[in-house]
Amino acid sequence: MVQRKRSSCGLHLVNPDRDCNSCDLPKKCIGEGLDKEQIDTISSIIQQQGPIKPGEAIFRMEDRFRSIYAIQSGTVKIESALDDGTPLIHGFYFSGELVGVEAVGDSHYQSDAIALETTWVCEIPFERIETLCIEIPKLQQEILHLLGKRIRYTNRTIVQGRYLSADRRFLLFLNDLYQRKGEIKADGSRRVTLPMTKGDIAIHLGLRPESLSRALSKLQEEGVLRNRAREIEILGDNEGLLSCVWM
Amino acid sequence: MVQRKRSSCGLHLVNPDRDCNSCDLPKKCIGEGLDKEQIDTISSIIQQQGPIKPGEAIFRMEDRFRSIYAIQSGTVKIESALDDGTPLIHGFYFSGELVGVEAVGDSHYQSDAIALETTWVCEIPFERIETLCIEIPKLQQEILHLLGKRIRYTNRTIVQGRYLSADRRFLLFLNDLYQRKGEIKADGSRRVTLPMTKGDIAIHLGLRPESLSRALSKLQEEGVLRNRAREIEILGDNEGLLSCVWM
DNA sequence: CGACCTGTTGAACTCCGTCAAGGCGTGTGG
DNA sequence: CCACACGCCTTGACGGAGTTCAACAGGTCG
Repeated sequence: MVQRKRSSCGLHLVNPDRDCNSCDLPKKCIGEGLDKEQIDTISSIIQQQGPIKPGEAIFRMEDRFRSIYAIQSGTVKIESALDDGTPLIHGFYFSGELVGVEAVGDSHYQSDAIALETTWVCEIPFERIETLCIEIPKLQQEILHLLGKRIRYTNRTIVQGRYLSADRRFLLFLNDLYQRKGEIKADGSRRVTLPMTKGDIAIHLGLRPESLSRALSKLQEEGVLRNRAREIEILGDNEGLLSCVWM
Repeated sequence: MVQRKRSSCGLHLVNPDRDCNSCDLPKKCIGEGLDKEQIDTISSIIQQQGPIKPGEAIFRMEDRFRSIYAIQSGTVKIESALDDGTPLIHGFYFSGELVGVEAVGDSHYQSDAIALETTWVCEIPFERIETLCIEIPKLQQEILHLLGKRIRYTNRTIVQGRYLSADRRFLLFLNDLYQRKGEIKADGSRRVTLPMTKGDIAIHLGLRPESLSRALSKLQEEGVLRNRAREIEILGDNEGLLSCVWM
């Protein structure tokens, strides 16, 4: 039996349990709580895209901003670079989450969205969403709240992470990851599968790969987690992760 | 002669040169490019508040989110804390800028907004702005773009700053500060007056006060700037600041 | 005047970055 | 099938940037 925990991180747009076959919207997209007619209107402007293969881009820095994208399946990393070329990973996004919202109000995306696995997305032209918001106040509210949530998410992860040591920074990241896509296995063990490389995680956390590797070894030694190739098993009690972060 | 440079950082809501005595809006508030009637409508829902003395709060973490605030004069720092109590400064905001937008879509503010100088603000009830957005599409667009800009601003300052050394991190901060409130004096010298303590700047940059102090001494020695009590003078050529940041 | 806050400086220590080497899994080509 | 290369990860040794702890200088305010 596999049980999925769901986000308290505010990145999910819709209830993943919602039965989307009963409407014309691709599963896991915007428009939570709207009536049939409104959902039909939204459906008419969005468009499914895929498959996007690992390493391929959904959008790039140079592209003009036109749409935001709801991920239907797969994993996406948002990546840019400093002026001197050092890479910068802003975040990882999964099925049911949105990418591209950072570009709202700008002429171009200012980062690349790269698929880490074979990925399907749902393109949502933003100008038409803005127009629709006039007719559907609830949609306007959803979009506004969405942007607010993204600001708070950055504050809770990257901004707060700055003040933490390497191992705690990773635990903060792991906790978020577990909330969003962690699984409880049949034997009761709590695990997170990593679709990204540990090198990418290191960059995202503002660390060197070597430093992250050492932090992981240390945490494993302390019995906090089990470090596998593409999977982290979380040991200790239920709320143990965050209590480790904050001592 | 004092000349003011203006923001390319996207935090300003309106053109500061706009003649606001000709309308009912307190100077420097939202509603750029709207007609007289629309501005009157907005005016009717906003309310001026002040004076807020140094150390007093505009809002606090515990407060329910109801309004965003446009700063009319003064300086505000946005502050919170990690779970273990270590302070965290998210940013500093000046006359003509907005605070509280991070809370859009949440029930409470999740940070304190503290005045650093005697400050006047303009309260903008957000629920009523949301309603007005239905009638005034241009206003909706302004608010959406505003939130997007805030996300990008955090990306450019805090997120990118993480990857820089202490002195470059400060230069990035100083450059932003100079764009937003720097002055060119009569003798041609370019200066930034600091309304916040250097201790607060250090916290904001994720550094210890001692580390920032050392970085400032180093930069002064190198002839990049002159470090005064409450003022930084920028030496070197016009575009020198950022070129120092990126080598 | 003395208490207090802010900022600066020095010395020892710590954590992370850097450089270098090696292990492991995967894919490819002989 | 094995050899080899390659990417990813880990480990070790070293050095450096920033933290910590402590002392002190300058300014402000009671």
